[in-house]
Amino acid sequence: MKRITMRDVAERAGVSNATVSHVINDTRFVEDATKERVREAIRHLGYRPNVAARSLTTQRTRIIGLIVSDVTNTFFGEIMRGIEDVLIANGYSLMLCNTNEVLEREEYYIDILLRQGVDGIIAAATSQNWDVLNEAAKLNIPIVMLDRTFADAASPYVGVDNRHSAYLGARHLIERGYADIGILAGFQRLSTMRDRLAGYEDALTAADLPLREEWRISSPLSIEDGKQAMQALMKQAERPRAVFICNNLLSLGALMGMQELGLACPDDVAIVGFDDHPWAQVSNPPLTVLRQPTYAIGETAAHKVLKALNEDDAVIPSALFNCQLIVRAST
Amino acid sequence: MKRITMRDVAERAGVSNATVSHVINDTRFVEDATKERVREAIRHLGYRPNVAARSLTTQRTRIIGLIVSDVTNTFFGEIMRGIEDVLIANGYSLMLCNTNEVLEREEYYIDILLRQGVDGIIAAATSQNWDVLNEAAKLNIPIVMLDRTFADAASPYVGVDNRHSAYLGARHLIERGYADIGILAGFQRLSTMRDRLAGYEDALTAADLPLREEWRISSPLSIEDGKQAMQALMKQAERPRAVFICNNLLSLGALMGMQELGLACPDDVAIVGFDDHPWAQVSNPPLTVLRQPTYAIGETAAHKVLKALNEDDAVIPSALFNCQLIVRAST
DNA sequence: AGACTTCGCATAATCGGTTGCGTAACAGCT
DNA sequence: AGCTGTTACGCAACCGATTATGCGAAGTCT
Repeated sequence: MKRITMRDVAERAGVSNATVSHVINDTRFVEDATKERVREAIRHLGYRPNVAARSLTTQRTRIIGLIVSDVTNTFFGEIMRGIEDVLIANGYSLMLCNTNEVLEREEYYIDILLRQGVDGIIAAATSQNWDVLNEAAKLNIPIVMLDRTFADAASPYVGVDNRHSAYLGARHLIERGYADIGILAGFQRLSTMRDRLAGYEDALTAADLPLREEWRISSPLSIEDGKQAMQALMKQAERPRAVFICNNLLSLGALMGMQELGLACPDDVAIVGFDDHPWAQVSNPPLTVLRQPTYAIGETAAHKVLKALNEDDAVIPSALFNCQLIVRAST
Repeated sequence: MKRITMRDVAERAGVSNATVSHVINDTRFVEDATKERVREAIRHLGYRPNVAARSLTTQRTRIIGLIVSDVTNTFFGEIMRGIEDVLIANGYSLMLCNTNEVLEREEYYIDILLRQGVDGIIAAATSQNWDVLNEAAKLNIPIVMLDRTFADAASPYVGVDNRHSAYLGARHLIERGYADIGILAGFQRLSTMRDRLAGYEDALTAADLPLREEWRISSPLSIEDGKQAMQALMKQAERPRAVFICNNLLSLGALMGMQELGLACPDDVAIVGFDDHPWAQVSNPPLTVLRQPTYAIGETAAHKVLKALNEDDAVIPSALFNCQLIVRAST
């Protein structure tokens, strides 16, 4: 089955290649009658422009690369939905790259995206410095940092104000009367996690509570790690009466860990988690959490790449959202 | 900043364009010394092949389109991970399309994917017949039906044996001693849901239990719908003592609905859900579920498109997986 | 009426690769 | 030396679109 090209359309409409192109893209005046003949030919032949050919000359692909660290996390799912809705409304497509928080995979994907010739990149990066993303930046490809960033990042960040949000979460525990507060601090490689730890420390310090190092546990971001970390906390001779947990997977793991040890929440230990999750409402107990406006974060990130694309040398500012504290039974 | 092309590499290596191409693709013999010169030039210039140009001549893009109905569902997240791992290992990329179960969006995306020139499509389709996907099939683009299919589907299906799995789930309730068993049957537009309903009916019939129509509630697949449906069931004068729930979002909603009504599970009503979820272990109560081998489903789906791509006119059979019944406290 | 505009469209170069065809250079053989 | 075969690679057409340039016909003006 021969593929239908622009030339076929042109022939049937009795015009030149150029005219067909101009009708499709509305890039110069074409008489109504001619236009209609072209449109008829397109419909009749079922012509579909070849994106590869187009982007070869225009040097633009209308594809945005999205790098996330965990596709299975609903958190990123909701963000993706926001991104996608905006992109689709603007005629862009999404190339999905899931790194599982593995640096080599991120490097690999950056390379792929650049070969693909993506117009922009939205990245929840695993890398902690500019090295990897710089490859893209050197080619003038706009980048938006999603959910995390790092010190020398030359791109706007879109996400929540982690430090302040964590502060609110920890303060909530303090207001509830807890004084012995530990923290599952997650991956300290990530800016996100460092900021949350800082916010927690801010709150304790402001309340004149001591920061006990043995009550601060770092770990990768997985359910199993959350479980281990929580149990490590709980098995200490002197254990905290409340724990601030920096990520939804860790929260889930922590809950499992407590149940396994036969500890009740909040009677034995109270919990505040970061990131809301639909299931957090029906867990035992329902979790008090800091909810991020995920969909809006996604939308905003998408808008920012598009803006960078449409207004060259526009300076794109970062966008800091606030978390909402949702109080449930765990505190 | 001028983009670096193959010609730049050729020049620096003192060879022709063709030779560079052949070195890169290993498509004909090139002397070791020459090869090395070309490689050095590539490295030194930081050359990256332009995918658009390549696919223009080869007529292949090494991109697979993935259509899912809900990116926020961990179920699809895990499948994506499986798909992606296989594709990446074979040098393919993923173009993600999320339809939110909206038919127009699916049509739109199919069109986009065809313009993009994807080599294959993996689809958890919203459409119930061949109309939409046929556009792709006419162009000889291999398609794999993910999670669901329909009667006239001309493509292999990859997913679980829904009818048998549902049968196992319902039988489990019967074995636990429940006789009054209702069902949240989900979207009956989807083959998946129809099959699960059939399996449930098989089990009741085999046990000589009556099928009570008022205990079968269909709805879209969302948390809110699950809640509404469950409450509708519970508010009936004569209500079931156990409910088989055909999807994880519905299960979650059902749980919420019960809690709102002050009903205890399993004391008032027992529940078996379809699809496992990490949080289902810590919900109140932990849920008995049928777990699908999501990652394997994803891997298999990817393997099947690739196989169809590499061996033209190979007949690709469907793959039916089994669910695992995970018994927890809800039954 | 002749010159000058304006209108509406065609021609052809170009993007950056792939690949069928062709050939220079050299070795081996008689 | 002359012929043939092989080795290693170059030439140039082509993929399917975009777009700068140019041109004939119709319209306008003096």
